[in-house]
Amino acid sequence: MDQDDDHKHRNEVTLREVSAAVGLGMSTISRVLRNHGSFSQATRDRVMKAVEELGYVPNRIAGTLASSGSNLVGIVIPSLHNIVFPDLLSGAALTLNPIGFQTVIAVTDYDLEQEQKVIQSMLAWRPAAFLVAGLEHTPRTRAMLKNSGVRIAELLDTDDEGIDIVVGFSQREAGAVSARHLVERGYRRIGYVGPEFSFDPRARKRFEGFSAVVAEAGASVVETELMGRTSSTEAGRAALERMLARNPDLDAVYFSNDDFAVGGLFHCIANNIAVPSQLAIMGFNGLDIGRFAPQPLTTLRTPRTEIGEIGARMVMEQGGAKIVDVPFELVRGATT
Amino acid sequence: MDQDDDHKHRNEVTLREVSAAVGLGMSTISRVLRNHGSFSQATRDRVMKAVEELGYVPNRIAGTLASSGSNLVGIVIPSLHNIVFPDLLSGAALTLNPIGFQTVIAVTDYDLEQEQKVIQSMLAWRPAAFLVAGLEHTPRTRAMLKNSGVRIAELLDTDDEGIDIVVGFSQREAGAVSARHLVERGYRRIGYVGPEFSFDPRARKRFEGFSAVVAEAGASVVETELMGRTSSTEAGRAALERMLARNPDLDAVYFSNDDFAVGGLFHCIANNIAVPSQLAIMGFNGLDIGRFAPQPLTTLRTPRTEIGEIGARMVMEQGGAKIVDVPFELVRGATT
DNA sequence: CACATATTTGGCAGCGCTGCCAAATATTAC
DNA sequence: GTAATATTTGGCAGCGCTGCCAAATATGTG
Repeated sequence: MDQDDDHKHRNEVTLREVSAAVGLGMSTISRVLRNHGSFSQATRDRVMKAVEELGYVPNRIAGTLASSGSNLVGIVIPSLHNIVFPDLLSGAALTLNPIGFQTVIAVTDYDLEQEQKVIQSMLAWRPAAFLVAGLEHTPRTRAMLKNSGVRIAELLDTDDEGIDIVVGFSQREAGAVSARHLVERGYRRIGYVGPEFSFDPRARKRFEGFSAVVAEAGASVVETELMGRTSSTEAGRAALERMLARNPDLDAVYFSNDDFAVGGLFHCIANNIAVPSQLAIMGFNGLDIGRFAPQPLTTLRTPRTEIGEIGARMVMEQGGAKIVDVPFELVRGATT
Repeated sequence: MDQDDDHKHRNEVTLREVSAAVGLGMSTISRVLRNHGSFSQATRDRVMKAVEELGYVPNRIAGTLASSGSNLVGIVIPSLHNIVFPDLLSGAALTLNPIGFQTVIAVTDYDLEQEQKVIQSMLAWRPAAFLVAGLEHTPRTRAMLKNSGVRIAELLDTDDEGIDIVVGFSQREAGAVSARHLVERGYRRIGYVGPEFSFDPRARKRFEGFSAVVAEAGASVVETELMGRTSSTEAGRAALERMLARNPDLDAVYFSNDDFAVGGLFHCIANNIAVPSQLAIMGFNGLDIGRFAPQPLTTLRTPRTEIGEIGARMVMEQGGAKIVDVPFELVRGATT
């Protein structure tokens, strides 16, 4: 099987060679392989046999160029270290793979310039569609995306204007709901722990919604700790410790996500701070780790996988621009 | 800019149109864009200006077909819900992106048939290289990979034969080291909690190494709990509870990963089981969550990101097949 | 059996780009 | 000034496949 290749490059088996082996035209082979158009059963069998024997692997690069229309879907997320994004990916892949699409994933590291770069290079592969986390982009990114003509869904956040499809929930409202919960349960001196606003706009929006409600209720966000980008247990634990050192009077702390919150909870457990009687803790996202902590964490369960699924489904459909709100849910644990 | 398109498909701007706009040949434009070959500064400026104005986005599908050699690297992992794999991805992306490669990611859900399917369809895009988690594949997968001629690195596990490059550590040895630690500290009635062996061969190998050492030492693995594929806190917590109900005499439990182990630790905290005096707990992976738990978890820190980095680097290099051992490290916490 | 109709097959152009080489132009030497 | 060299540019074939349409073959009808 190797003796006849004075080919250009590799020993790549091409359609032409399958065609020669079977003694049928290339178009026929192509039709059989794509199960498209008509051919006899006998032909199909002969072709399949030859394909098997030669180890032919269709070249989709050539196929896509000839037919225009790839089976690639670009997915752009800021990080893989926050469970939110793998969940998003899973949902999208779950929807896309069965219908024959492949996901090309790029990570921006919460950097809009980087996002622009990766989107540009993904665009060069003419993906069938785009899924992007968040609504914040550089003007140039927005323009490229709009001009590309591919369907695009922006995920997770419905608080601002989108380019085409938007699937998510209101981050402001999520913050507000959290605040209402704490205020209703009587907490008044509230701390906040989250990532630097500059690179996580969704956390910022949640905080805005949160602090607005807290202020309305006559309570106040007494302390804030803003940290680097890792949503880690360590950061949450350390932040709470610092915060309590500065202000031991706090009666509740709202963490921007469950990883931070669990870190906070760990600090309390390790230091015999009674939760919630001495200090209440609230998280965000509804992770497993919080649900099965010694005391289940009060948090907001966010529909991450579902958002990925819906985004993927919508991006494959016809129809005009749309906004889909996928509701989150308050999960009352034992920490508030 | 839209009036002149009686093109075939879309209003895609092509090289030809840039060429027409600038009044230079297509090859010249192409050279400028790829910064390859020679051209004057004046030409470059004119070309760049036109590219900008027309919003030209090179079509890499055509480019790759013409030149053979894509900038796509296929990465195949079993899951995104075990932090191990996002870490692997990050490491690989970190190495690959700066040198102009894009990662195409597929998830197999721990299913070798599925793996075969995704690898086949990735191969259709003629990736420059492949990174695959694990050494276990169907014979057909192995054959496809071998015949494809692309460089492939198998990651995480060095206990068996690889196809080309292998980067990781010995899972058996990791299990053995863990066992030695427990045995040396005097634990004798040991439980094991992990995923079903059928779909996580690495966990199986660790268990083999573990139980061999335990047996040698005259101690024994008294109880085992094997669970579904999610490496969740919940599963670990529930498994420990069941195990202790059956056998309250255990003095240590080895968990196949830190998520399970943290679940176990939570069970102990919630039920006032003193760790490690009453029950020792050991995990695997060295996650943040274990390190900053109320009691830091004893575990093995695995070099996941590094494995991704090295795998990516090696796959881009020349040279024959290789095996690279990236060492893990025992982290003594306060739970043993 | 001739004819109309359905099914199966082959040929060819072209998707948008790059590699190769020759042509045109600029630069330098004498 | 001309010849020799260096630099910049253009033309053309072709990467491997698909879409279109015409040709060949099979099937059905009276």
